[in-house]
Amino acid sequence: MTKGEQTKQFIIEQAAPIFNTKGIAATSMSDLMQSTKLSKGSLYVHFENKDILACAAVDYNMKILKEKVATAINSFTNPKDKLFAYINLFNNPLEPMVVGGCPILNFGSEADDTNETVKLKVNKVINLSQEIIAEIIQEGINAGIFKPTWVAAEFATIMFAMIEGGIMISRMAGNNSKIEVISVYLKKLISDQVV
Amino acid sequence: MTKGEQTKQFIIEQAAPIFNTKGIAATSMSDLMQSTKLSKGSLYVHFENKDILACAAVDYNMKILKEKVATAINSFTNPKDKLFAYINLFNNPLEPMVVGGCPILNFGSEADDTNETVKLKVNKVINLSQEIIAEIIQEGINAGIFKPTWVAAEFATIMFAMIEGGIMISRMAGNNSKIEVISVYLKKLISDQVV
Amino acid sequence: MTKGEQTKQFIIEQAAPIFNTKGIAATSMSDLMQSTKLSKGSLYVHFENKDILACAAVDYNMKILKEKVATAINSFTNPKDKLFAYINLFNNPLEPMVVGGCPILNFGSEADDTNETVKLKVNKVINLSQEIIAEIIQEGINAGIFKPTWVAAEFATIMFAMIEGGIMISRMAGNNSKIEVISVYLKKLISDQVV
Amino acid sequence: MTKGEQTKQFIIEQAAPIFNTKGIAATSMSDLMQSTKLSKGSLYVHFENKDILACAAVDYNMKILKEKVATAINSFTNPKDKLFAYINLFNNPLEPMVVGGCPILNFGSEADDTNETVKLKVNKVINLSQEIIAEIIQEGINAGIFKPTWVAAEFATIMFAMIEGGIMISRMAGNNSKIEVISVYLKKLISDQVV
DNA sequence: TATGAATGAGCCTTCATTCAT
DNA sequence: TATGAATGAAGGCTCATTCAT
Repeated sequence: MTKGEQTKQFIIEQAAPIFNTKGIAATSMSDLMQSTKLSKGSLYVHFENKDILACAAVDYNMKILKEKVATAINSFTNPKDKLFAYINLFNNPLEPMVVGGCPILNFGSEADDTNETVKLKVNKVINLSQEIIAEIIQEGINAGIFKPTWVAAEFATIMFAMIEGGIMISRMAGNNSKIEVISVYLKKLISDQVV
Repeated sequence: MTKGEQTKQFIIEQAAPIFNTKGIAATSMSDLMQSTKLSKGSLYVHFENKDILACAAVDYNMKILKEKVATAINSFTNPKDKLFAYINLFNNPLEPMVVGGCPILNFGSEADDTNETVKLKVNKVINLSQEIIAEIIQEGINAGIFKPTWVAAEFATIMFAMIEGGIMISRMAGNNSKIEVISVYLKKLISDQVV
Repeated sequence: MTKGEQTKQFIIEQAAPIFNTKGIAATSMSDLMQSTKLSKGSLYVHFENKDILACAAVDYNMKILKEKVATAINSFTNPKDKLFAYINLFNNPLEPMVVGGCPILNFGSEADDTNETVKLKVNKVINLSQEIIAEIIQEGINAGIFKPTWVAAEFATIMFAMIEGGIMISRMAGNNSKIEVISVYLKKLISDQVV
Repeated sequence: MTKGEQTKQFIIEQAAPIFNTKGIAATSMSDLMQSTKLSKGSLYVHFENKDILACAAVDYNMKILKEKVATAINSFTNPKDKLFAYINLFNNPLEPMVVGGCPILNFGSEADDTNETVKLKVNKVINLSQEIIAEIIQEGINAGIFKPTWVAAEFATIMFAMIEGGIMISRMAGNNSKIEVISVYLKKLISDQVV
């Protein structure tokens, strides 16, 4: 990795949590100067403009999210355990995996009416997330662990939506009581599908 | 209502959809000048600063949301119909009840780390929403329509989270397929609780 | 004239000589802040952007030029005297009528490849100038003062081009010797056409 | 020519038309990076700063101009033909000899109040141009081709000023009609001096 | 109550230039 | 010789806010 690539990566890593916390529009290049301790000009050496930097930061946040999910899931071999691990990852929205909270929720809400590029990125991760869940379920069905009648895609959507909604509710409330209710409920639904 | 109060109300009504669509930070006083066709000074006659105006707009958006929910629910007497009506309200996130999309989601995500006042307002509506759902369920149980074993508060949380998550997913996707899955699922859950 | 119109006019008057001296691109909004002693924001209250301000300044410089020409010409009744007066106006390019030098030359050269709007403005004044000269000649011919064989439009072009070229040469040289040669030559050509 | 000198020359040749078209102030080092495909540092290896590069570009543009003039003139032996050839060179300002238009006019106007070094360079070429014209006339007089009463220096000034003024007019108008009027007029003046 | 002129901090971005490699 | 990362001042412009009228 060249010096330039190192700096670029460094900027992304410093910028990612700020963008995820304050939002893209509310994050200024000056904020990033401060956090990177680089000059304004230097930021522009590595990124053509703020939007491109923001996109890189979005990607990075999503990458972290995906990695944490992958790591959590891959710690287990039993599909049920995998699903539980997934749920547990989102169990504490007040101290989230990704600094600033779930980037899907954060960037999704902001990009909704204003930033098509980011919206597409978010949508991709949403679909991927559901696919991951559905795949685990399908594996479980194939392995004879889950009931063959279980509709994987439908449950993936339900589980994913419920978690995202639950994160939002809990962050607003400032406590984890609601996400725990959801957590317990989802786990029960899953257990019910175990043969 | 004095002329001043009329103007104030007018400003709020014009500002509300803009704040809900663009976000608070991304909405400028100039945007509001344009939409109200009032002078900059006039805006400040009625609102001490942008934050106060934004709060009023948040309140107004929430008020509309609550009214639409109330109207929908009150169109029915049967608790099951009420719950179905509630779900149907959120069934088309691409053409939402409130211009700009669900204000709970929009303002919640933005306010999360930056605006405690708005966060509290959002949290109130979240709690209220769950209470409304729970109340309907409780009425149904009391009336012998729903099974007495149904845990009202738990389902209220699950239903509300699922809807909010579903809205987000569908808006990102640009189509309603996922919210429909959720809709159908919730209705089935409800039907299953009918005695 | 309202306060706003006064300020706007004031800005134009302060900006015009600066634009004409430094050029449009090389004149910064900060330069204008300094010369007007107004804030940056205030400049933008009255002009949407720098280009529009620059256009207003171009117009103002041209207006001054046209007024000085009109005043000089109208001081005389005899067509020959009018033409001589016109020539005399441009006789001292080192201390020009319009601060910064002939705006036709200045803005024309700069706008040439970069600013179509200004280019059109300059072209208009060029054409107007030639028309004015041609008209005076025609009047003289009609009055039997100039030879009827004199081709007004042709001489207007020649005279105007020679003066503009002469201004440029003299400003570069830092002295008026060359424009005087031109001046004398033009006056002789005119005198030769007197019946 | 060392590799360094080659690169330096290459930079000048690439920069010259850009400076002449956009102007010195409006040409950025980035523009030159793009056109030379060299790195920023490389430009500064060969030129201490932008001003020095700009001066070299001015010189180069002037050199081209002088060479084209010399070539055109040297194609003929008869002084009248030489003068006609000179005039013809400037006959199509919309597709000028030097990319960007007459560098005397371009750099002269810009340098006027801001760049003494360039101003001096321009003035030199102006004087040289007049000397060249005057010399041709003097040769013609000496050879008995032109009338001995013709004042060479005076005509040189007039001809040069008229051409420069004519170029400016025609470029602003976007057509060559005016420069043609001037062309015809000058050629007639010259023919009138032929014995 | 309503206006719009005025402000100055702050926005994103580009600039000419330097310097270690 | 050539590179490209780094700089910080300056560019045009928008912002929320104030205030005299």
